[in-house]
Amino acid sequence: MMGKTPEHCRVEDALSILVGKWKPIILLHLLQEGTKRFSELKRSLPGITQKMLTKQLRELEDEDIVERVVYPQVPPKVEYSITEYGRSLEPILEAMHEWGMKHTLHKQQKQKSKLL
Amino acid sequence: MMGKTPEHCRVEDALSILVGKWKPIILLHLLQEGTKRFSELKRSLPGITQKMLTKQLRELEDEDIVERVVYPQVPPKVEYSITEYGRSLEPILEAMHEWGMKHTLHKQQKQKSKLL
DNA sequence: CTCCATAGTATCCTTTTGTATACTATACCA
DNA sequence: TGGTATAGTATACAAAAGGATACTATGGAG
Repeated sequence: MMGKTPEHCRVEDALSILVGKWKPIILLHLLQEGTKRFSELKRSLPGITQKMLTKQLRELEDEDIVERVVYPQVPPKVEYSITEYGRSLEPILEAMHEWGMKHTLHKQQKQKSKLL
Repeated sequence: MMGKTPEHCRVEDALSILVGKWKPIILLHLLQEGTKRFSELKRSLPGITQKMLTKQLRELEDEDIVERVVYPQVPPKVEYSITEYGRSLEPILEAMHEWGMKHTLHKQQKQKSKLL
């Protein structure tokens, strides 16, 4: 039961790092495929704009969740990867994914029972 | 490692139910204190407007996370509580709260090391 | 000399989220 | 007769998030 009163709730801290149309999927890619270049990530995320990808990565970097390494060459090369600290989010992502799958089923069953 | 490819990611399902300036704290109150009236909830959430509280509760109701019971009397009485299904979110909230507390420490330490 | 690739910025616009404020119905109480 | 309490709705507005598009620098290939 959270063990604390709602006043001490720190749920928002985790939430604020995970929300956004692109953050979970960015994290998943980096978790599963390790280090990736900016352009590789962009190709993995159909529909994302450069601006959005840059913004999300900067925010994750500011929170020490991803690491950014710049290679001083032309054309530019920048690599992104999950930090050790960022990996600590993995159980949460896993739990949310599990729940999400059950929720999909739950909604389907609700739809079905409506039709009867 | 999630066991699935990013294309099958269902993290957003859980995320979309939890996000919003007020949802986590509303859920926490209902989880810890059981059934509550609309006005009790409102008093527990300083700063929330009626419109927002109504909206958040409607959305949670639509997802079967909270139950709404109307007593046909004047002045009106409406009670809200977590559903059995809604309780399945508790481990996620718990995990996020735990992580959030660690993150608070992490940020403090980062601040300190900057000052040296 | 021109074009390509990379990893961005800058600017403007639309959509979503959240806030502020006023309004409603009606039984009860003084 | 007027005020209070409850659980809302309606309207207007402000702020945040997200999207579309154009622009930048520069070494190397042709």
